[in-house]
Amino acid sequence: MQADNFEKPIVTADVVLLTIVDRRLHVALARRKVPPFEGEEALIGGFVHVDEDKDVDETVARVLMAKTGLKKIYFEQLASFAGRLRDPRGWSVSIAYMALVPAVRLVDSTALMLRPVDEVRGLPFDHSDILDAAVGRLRGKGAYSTLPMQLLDRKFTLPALQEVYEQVMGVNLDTSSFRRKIAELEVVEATDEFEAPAPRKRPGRLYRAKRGVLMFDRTI
Amino acid sequence: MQADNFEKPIVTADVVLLTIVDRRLHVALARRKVPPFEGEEALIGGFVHVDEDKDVDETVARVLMAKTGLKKIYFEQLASFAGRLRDPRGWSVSIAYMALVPAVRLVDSTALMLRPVDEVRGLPFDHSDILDAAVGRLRGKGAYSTLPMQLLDRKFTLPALQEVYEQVMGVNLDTSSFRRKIAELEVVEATDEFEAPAPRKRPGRLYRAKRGVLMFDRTI
DNA sequence: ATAATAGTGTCTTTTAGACATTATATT
DNA sequence: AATATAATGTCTAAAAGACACTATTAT
Repeated sequence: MQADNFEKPIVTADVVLLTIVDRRLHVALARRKVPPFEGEEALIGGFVHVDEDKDVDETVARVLMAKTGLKKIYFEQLASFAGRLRDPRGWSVSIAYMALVPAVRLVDSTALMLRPVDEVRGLPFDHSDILDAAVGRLRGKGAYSTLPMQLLDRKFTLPALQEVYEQVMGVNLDTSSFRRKIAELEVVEATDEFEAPAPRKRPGRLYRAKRGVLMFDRTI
Repeated sequence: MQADNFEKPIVTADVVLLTIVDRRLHVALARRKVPPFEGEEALIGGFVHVDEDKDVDETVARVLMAKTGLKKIYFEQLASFAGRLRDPRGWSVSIAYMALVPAVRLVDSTALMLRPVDEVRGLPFDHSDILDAAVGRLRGKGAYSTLPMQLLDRKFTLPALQEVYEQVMGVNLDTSSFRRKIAELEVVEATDEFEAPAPRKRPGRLYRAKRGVLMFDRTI
């Protein structure tokens, strides 16, 4: 039994790049320049280059760099989508990733279209399923982790943090309880800075995420 | 840009088949009959057959049938492990699955070796990483779901259920609290049967899992 | 002073943990 | 009756939710 005896599937990496714009979760789509589905908006992604990429994380980093110009975007593997019918070119494997980025970092990514996730319909391939999986992962894991902090800039106010959690979880949170939790979990540290002044508003203190993405054993 | 321009990786499905024997979590390993790592114990798995399998779930079902003789084993996708160095045959993708089965169903699987998960060392390829991922998933998700019920036979007593949760979570649970939770969550239904009599012991009532695997928003 | 949001304090309700007690089977 | 485990009840402690209140900034 040799590997060469088997016809090999096509292997791609597809990335669900999520961000928050105007208090709503958006996904970054790119118009396809080549068939199949040429001209349609789709998730960003590309073939695994076995000569160039030593693993799929390198494929993903390469894809993100090509589409956004950014290094060091947070991403994690979601799941793989594989089968005979999902790609007209033949039996294929898509190793799907979720990436999170604060919208401010995407200002120069003119090639990308940001679409509200709940308005996106009819993506090519099984990209709608992949998008659903990413949103599901963020909603599910978000409530138990600091994952949503990846959608905020490096420094942020607690009201901004609360709002991101509310967006991700789809519920309103009580300010007092939310702050109690954040304090107990010790996931942020206060800076001595405050947000930029706005008309008729008290500026909030700026905080910074402590370490990487942390998991809790309870909901926020 | 055509698919054919790229050299394609090898694609396999590897399955971490877990069960509980003597109150301890075990993994099913098979001795490899072909190179590489011929003669060593490894996770069960095999190549994706693009002509035969319409998706990877079919690959996994085929692998489980071949190694255990069983259909309808619970399994779920874990993650994919991919890269240039994990397989000496070249750039490869392993789509890893976790499967859970009650030990009683494995009585005839003579080709499989059941090893306690915390005693297994030095598996070939990156199978140790894959095993760790499966055990981590079971421990993590187990506390928030009915996943551990898949390790029990169709009918089971509440003390047996509690013990499986204790094994999976690695802690002792208070009987009263555990039963309160199970009752609140309404995840099992009582039968009118009782377990087989044992010396000097009151037999426990038999219960049955209600639907498939359910998630909670709290720990058991 | 007023508007607006940031941030805190306190009471209530819910949930979880500890642990004693009762129940029922076998020998 | 004795033993062993199944099953339940009750009290305490901790966590979460509701909501009023205070603080600080810009106008």
